[in-house]
Amino acid sequence: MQCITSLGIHKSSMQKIADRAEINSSLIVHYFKDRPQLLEAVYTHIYQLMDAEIRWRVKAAGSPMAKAIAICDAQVCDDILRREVVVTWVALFALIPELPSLARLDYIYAKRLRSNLVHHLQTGGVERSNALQVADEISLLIDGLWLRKAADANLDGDQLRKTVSDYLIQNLPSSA
Amino acid sequence: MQCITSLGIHKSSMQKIADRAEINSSLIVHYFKDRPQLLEAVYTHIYQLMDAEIRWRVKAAGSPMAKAIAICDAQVCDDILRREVVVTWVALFALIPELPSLARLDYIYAKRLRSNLVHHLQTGGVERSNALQVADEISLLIDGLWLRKAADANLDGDQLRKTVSDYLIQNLPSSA
DNA sequence: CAGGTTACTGAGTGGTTACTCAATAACCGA
DNA sequence: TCGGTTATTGAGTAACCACTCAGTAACCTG
Repeated sequence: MQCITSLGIHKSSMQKIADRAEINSSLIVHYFKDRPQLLEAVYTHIYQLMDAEIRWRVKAAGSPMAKAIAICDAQVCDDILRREVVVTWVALFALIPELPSLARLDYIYAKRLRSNLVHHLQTGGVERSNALQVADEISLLIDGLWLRKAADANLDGDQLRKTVSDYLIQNLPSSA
Repeated sequence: MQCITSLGIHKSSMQKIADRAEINSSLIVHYFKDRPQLLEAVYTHIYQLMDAEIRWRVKAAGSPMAKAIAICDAQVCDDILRREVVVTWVALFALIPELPSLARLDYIYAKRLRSNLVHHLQTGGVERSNALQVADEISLLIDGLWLRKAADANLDGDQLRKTVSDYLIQNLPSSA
C-alpha cells in the first residue's frame, strides 16, 4: 500500500515492493505465487481493515439505527480514510479489467455491506423499499467520498464526514 | 479508451494502443510527446464529452432548477455511462499518484462542475448553504455511480439513474 | 542430532517497455 | 516545380518486467 501510494501502481513492481519491505523479491512469489494474487491479498486486506472497524462500532452501538449509522461511520473514520488505504483501493479498482477476480471480490464485499446496512435499517423500523434506497445512496456516497479523498490528499476528513452525516440526518426518520 | 477498457491500463502500452489504432507507435510520440501527455489528453477528452452533453441539456432546459437537474442527468446518461468511458476514467484516476497533472485537471473540472451546479440551484431559489450541501452530495453520488458502473458492466443504467433522481426529488424543494 | 519442512536468496531469462533517431513520404503554397 | 513544413515509418536501445530455478539457511519434531 505504501508503494502504490507513493509510486503509483504502475511503478509498484514486485522488485520495488520487495525493496520497500526489505526482503528478496522471490519471497513475494513464494508466498503469493504471482502478482495478481498479491494484489488480491492487498484488496482483501483493505476489506478486513474496514470489516474490523465496522464490527466493533456496530457492537458498541445500542439501537438498530445506531448500528446502521455505525456501519457508515466506520467507512469514513480517520483510520480508514487514510491516504494509503483509499489510494490503494482506487488503484486496485482500476485493475478490474485485467484482473476479473478483483471484480468478484468487490461484488461480494459490496453486497455484504449493503445487506447488513439494509438489515439494521429495517430492524430500526425503516420500511424495506426506503431502506434499500438509503443503502444504495449511502453506498454510492461513500464510494465517491473514497475516490475524492484518493484524488486530493488535502481534503478535510471532517468535512467529508459532515456530508455523510448531513445526508443521514435528512434521510433517516430521526436517529441517535 | 478501447484499449484501456479491454486490456486494462497496465497492458495498454503505446504499442498496443498504436496497433489498435492501426498506426505506428512513433506517431503517438510525435503527437503527444510521451505517455503521460497522451493520458492527459484522454482524460481531457472524457471531460469534453461530458461538457458537451451538459451544455446542450442545460441550454434545452427551461427553469434554473431544470438546468441544475440537467447537469446531473448529463453525467448519468447512456452516452456517458458507457463502459469505455467509466472504466477509462477510473483507470486514469488511479494514476494520480504517478501523474500529478491528472489531479490538477480533475480538481479544475470537478470545481467547475460544482460551481455551475450551485449557481443554478441558487438561481432556482435554493438557499446557498443548502445548495452547497446538495452539490457536494450529488457530486459524490455521481462519482460513486461511475465507479460502480466501471466495476460491474451488468449494472442497469436505468436503476442507477433512478437512484440519482430519487435523491434529487427528496432533496430539492419541488422541481420539474 | 537426524531429517523433513519452511524461510529465504542470487543469478538468471525471455519478453516488454517507453522512447530516440534518422530517414522517407506526402502535402502545399509560391 | 521547388522548398519547407508536416505525416509517417522501422530499426534500435537501455531499462525494466514478472517469474523460474537451484540452492542455502533456519527451524522444528521426534
